[in-house]
Amino acid sequence: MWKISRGGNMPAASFISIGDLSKRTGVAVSALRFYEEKGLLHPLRTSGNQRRFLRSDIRRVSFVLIAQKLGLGLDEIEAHLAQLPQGRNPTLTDWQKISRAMREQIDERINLLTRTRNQLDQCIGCGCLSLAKCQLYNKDDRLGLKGPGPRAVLD
Amino acid sequence: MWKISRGGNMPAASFISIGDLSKRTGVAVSALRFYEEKGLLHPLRTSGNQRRFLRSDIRRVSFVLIAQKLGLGLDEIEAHLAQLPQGRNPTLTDWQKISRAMREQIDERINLLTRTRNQLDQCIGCGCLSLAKCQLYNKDDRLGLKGPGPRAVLD
DNA sequence: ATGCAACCTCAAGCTAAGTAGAGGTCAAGT
DNA sequence: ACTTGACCTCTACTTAGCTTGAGGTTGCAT
Repeated sequence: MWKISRGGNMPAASFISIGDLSKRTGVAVSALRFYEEKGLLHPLRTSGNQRRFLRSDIRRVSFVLIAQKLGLGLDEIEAHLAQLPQGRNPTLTDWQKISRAMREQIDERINLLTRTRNQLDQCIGCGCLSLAKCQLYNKDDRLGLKGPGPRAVLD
Repeated sequence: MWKISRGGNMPAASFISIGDLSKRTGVAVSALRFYEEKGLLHPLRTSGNQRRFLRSDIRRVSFVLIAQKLGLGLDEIEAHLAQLPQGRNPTLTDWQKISRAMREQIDERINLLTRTRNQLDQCIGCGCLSLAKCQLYNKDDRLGLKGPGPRAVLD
């Protein structure tokens, strides 16, 4: 664990405080601390224990926001971010790699949603809506959406 | 508040217990009680305070399950169910009406998801991923998915 | 050198969608 | 009449993704 000292050997502009990161990303300070706790961010510390983020963490947080919009949970997002190189700053290519992987996930999600919607159409048509027979009652057809749903049925 | 008496004037077969409703729908008894609390179900009570559901509640619960699969929250589902007629048993037409309304919601959702995915593609291409300028950073483009996200940004 | 905004940790609270259990009552078959 | 499983309410706990507040420290500008 190395600390950043005031006036240390790194250019000061490379590091930003949690407040600055918050302003840059629009994410609340408390949320950024929470993200660190969840392993999405790995800030350094000053000798006085204050967090210091890299500029590239702005992009990291941006990615989190986008991924959330696409319906991913923080766990999944962390898994994606873990693909980024450890030591060096991520390059465009690095970002493209993980974004492509995510695209597949989101495509799957859209597909499942579309399929379920189409089945709903069928069910309206036949008027059944009685899950016992209906195709909609398919345990494996879980949407990756958040809805926990009744555990007994859907898990 | 009228109670159902044992051997009352209604055909016994019209009413089902919470356990039966649970078996018919696959939804846990505790979840059904929870749904009542949330206003999704409105069972009558026996003189001994036990819940008695209508047979049509089976369909009602089925609808809840389907809507959940499509990513709707219980609040939204309740709003849809409120469209059903109060006194009489809902007809096929009634169900079709609210299902069509729901289809629109879900279509919107799929669209938004698709758009966001496409924008992600763009952002990868340009390498920006810096929400300040990026189209992805659009407060109005909320996916109706569960992800609460950082309130400060998305609300 | 001092003031004060910004930072720190830790604990508690919130919403959604339930589950689990304690302690007590009901109803239906023998 | 009795037994026993199904039912009742109420409280507490769960996960995700945070926010709020208390109480204390840091660091930058004057």
